Parts: sequence; C-alpha cells; structure tokens
Amino acid sequence: MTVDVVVLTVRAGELCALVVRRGEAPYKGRWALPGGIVADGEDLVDAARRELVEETSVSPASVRLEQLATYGAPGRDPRRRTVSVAWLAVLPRPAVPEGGTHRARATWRPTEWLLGRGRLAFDHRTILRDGVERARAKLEYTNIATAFLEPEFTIAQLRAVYEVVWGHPLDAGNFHRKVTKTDGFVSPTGRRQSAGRGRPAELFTVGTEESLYPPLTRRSLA
Amino acid sequence: MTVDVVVLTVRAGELCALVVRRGEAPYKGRWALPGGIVADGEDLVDAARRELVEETSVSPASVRLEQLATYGAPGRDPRRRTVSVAWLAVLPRPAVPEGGTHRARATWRPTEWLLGRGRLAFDHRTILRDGVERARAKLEYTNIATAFLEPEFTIAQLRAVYEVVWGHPLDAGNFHRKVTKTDGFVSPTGRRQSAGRGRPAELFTVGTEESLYPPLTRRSLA
DNA sequence: GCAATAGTGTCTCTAAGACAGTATTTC
DNA sequence: GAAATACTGTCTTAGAGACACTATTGC
Repeated sequence: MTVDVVVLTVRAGELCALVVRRGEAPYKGRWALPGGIVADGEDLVDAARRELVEETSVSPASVRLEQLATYGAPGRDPRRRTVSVAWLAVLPRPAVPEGGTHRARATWRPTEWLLGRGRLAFDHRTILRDGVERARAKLEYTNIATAFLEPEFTIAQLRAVYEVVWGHPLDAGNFHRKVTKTDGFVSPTGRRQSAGRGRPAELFTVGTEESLYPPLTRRSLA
Repeated sequence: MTVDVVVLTVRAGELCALVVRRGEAPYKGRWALPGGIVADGEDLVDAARRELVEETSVSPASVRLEQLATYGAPGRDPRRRTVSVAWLAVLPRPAVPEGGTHRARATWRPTEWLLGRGRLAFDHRTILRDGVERARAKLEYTNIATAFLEPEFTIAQLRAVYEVVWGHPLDAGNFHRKVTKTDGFVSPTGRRQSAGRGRPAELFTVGTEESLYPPLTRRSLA
C-alpha cells in the first residue's frame, strides 16, 4: 500500500509538477512522483502529507490534499504487486525552494515535458495526466486556482493561473467581472499592488465561497 | 486490500442500492455494500466486477464500473487495518432479480433509508453517500442516466431517472428539447412505445456522445 | 504626451426556464 | 367527446463572449 502525490505549481508561466529522479532500477534515470509506503495505522491522507513534507518543506497544515484515484494494475511495479493511492496537491510558487530535507532531491519539471514519452517511471504518466486533468476540471467550478497563489493576489495573477493550466488565453475583462461579481468568491482587501507600469491592481484574498456557479468554462476558446 | 461496490438502480420511483445483511460481528444485522478481498494478481476493477457478478447475475461485460475513491482510515474495520477501493455501478432495474449465485442474499434498499443513522456497517454510509453524490453530479454532464434504463427507452423514462436521482421534478418540455437537441446524445429508433393512454413516445437508444454540453443543471428548481 | 496594465460598459447571442399550445393516443 | 401523455413554440431572462471604452500608473 503506497501513496503518490501529484504536486502542481506554476513556475515561469508553465504548469510544473514535483518529481524525483530515480537512482536505481527499475526505471533508473526516469522521474517519479513523490511517494512512499503507508505506515501501519497511518491514515492515507497523512501518508500523502508526510511524503509531501519530506520532499518539499511545506508546512503540513497549509496544504489541501485531494484524493485522485487508486492505481493497482498487476505489473505496474515490476518488483511486486503494489496498489497506490494518488493525491493531488497545489502549491504557490515560492513556497517550495528546490529540495527538501529528504535524501532524494525533488525538483520541478513542466508537466508537458513530463507527459512526453519515456520520461516518467511506472504508471506515473497516467497518474500525472489524471492529476493535471483534475486540476483543469476543478478550475471551472472551484477556487482551486487560488491555491497556486500567495494569500493575496491580483485578478491578473489569478487569470494567469487559468491561462497556464488551461493553456489558452482568457478575455481579461470578462474574467475580471466573472470572478469579482461571483458572490464571496474573492474578497477585496482594499489595498493595491503596483507592479511596474500600468494601473496598480487591487489585491484580493480567497472568499468564503469555494465553488463558482455558474462555472467558468474552458470550452470557449479551446 | 478490498473492494466495495455501490450498485445503484431505480426501483418503484426510488433510488436504491444493492446491500447484503451482515450475519456476524462486527456490525451484525446491519447492511453492507457488496465487496470483498482483491485476489493476488487481480486488477482492482476486475475484483469489483467479480464481486458485483457474485451478488447479482449481471453479465460482466455489460456493466460500467467507475472508481469512486479509496477509504483507508485506521479503524474503519475494527478487526484489522483494511484499505478499500470503492466503485460505482449503475444497473437497469429488471436486470437484477433478487439474489445472485452467492451465499449471502443481496437485496435492494432505498438509498435514502440506508443513509439514515445506524443502517450501514463500517464506513459504508460515507461510501454510499459519495456514490450517490457522484451519480447525481454525473447526471449533469454525462449520459450515465441511460445506464439506469434498458437499451431502448423513452425520453419520459430518461427524465424519470433524473427526477428520482435528483429528487425533484423537471420540466418535461424543456428536458425533452435539451436531450434530443444535444447532438448525438440520444438517437431515435423510429419506433414508438405505447404505454397505456396518451400519445406513444418515441424510443431512443444511447447516442455516440457521452457528454452533455452545456450540462443539465440540478440547481434550477432545487 | 505615450505605453502599459486595470477595470467597466455595452452589444450580441446562446440557452435555460416558464408555460402555452399542438399531436396522438385510450377510454 | 375528455383525459392523458408526448412533444413543440415562444417569450423572458441570465450570462458568456467580443470588444470598445475609461482609469491610473510609469516613462
């Protein structure tokens, strides 16, 4: 019984996942998702959180972990039968300096690159694909995008998350109206952030409403 | 490592789940979801399908099994640590005569009743709740409702599935237009079914399009 | 002043919902 | 004929998307 964690963030305009390079067979040299064995008497989500903390240095309480799915095809690990519960976590960019306290060095790699052929070990390509798809879907109707950002953010930063994760541009004006007019979705701080030239943008925090209804749709321009 | 299956159907205007009465402690006398241990080298979905077939007599190939989630809290089974992968299956009503070839007799019980306090064993109340919620959600944007029906069905029968699972009435006219005008969602057979008085309804089969976009929404009248 | 970014106004179009109207059956 | 069920027409309204416009900053 193991857990694997798809940890996503946005870095340099790209959707990235946390991965560890495998130093031994099988799949030596390939990348693997952070993960490990569930301890006796340990809850599954705690195991996932423990693996995440070992690889990053994120404070355990602040991360939302969402169960993705369980992968248990015989032969997915050539050494022995292994069933793994996969989890999804989303982190703001600066929260994770490269490497944690763990033996292996975890690093960020673009998901698009990782999803290419022959990059990932085991069935982690499938797991990562499912994780990215879950994140893409949840952007439509939840506030998961805010988990990619610091506690205070501008609407443009929020929109940038959508654009990077969905991979296509959104209309800035319509996006602004949508998220600010949806009751309780984001709440204005009153403060502004001047980022170089242009009118300073208002800073927002996450609102009390976690769901977005009617949803934002990614089919528009796609 | 076990699997549990939430098997749903619509009977007598109620959403029902397949359950087995427990004959021994723990939770003797309570109801449990069909399930059992995953065999060595057996794929998880195959284990779920095997348990389903043992309890019902459904032909294995014809059932869609969708993974729900994995439940592994320590103490969820007082006897020993057990991690269970839950699956969702939806069956048309007449396909399952009561009881299967199995030792225990599986029967249908209304989900609303089962979700009351003290009816279900282990954490099966949580699992059933999650299964019902998944079905409700997927009615919005997939053709899962057709899995509750025979291969040929009328639009009124399809609407009845929505009304029972969502628990509130829908406008017959708007529903009819929505599902028939969504390209490829249902396909007309040309034949009609005269069910007593009233104009005979046209019979449809499932179309090639499994998703419904824009979705049907359950928030309208709710 | 101009460029850049933030945010608003407004028009069009799609589709949901309400509900009236028509079609086809049994009695 | 009436009652019942299946379907269609049509009006109103919400909201998405396109895109023009205003606001506020740095240079």
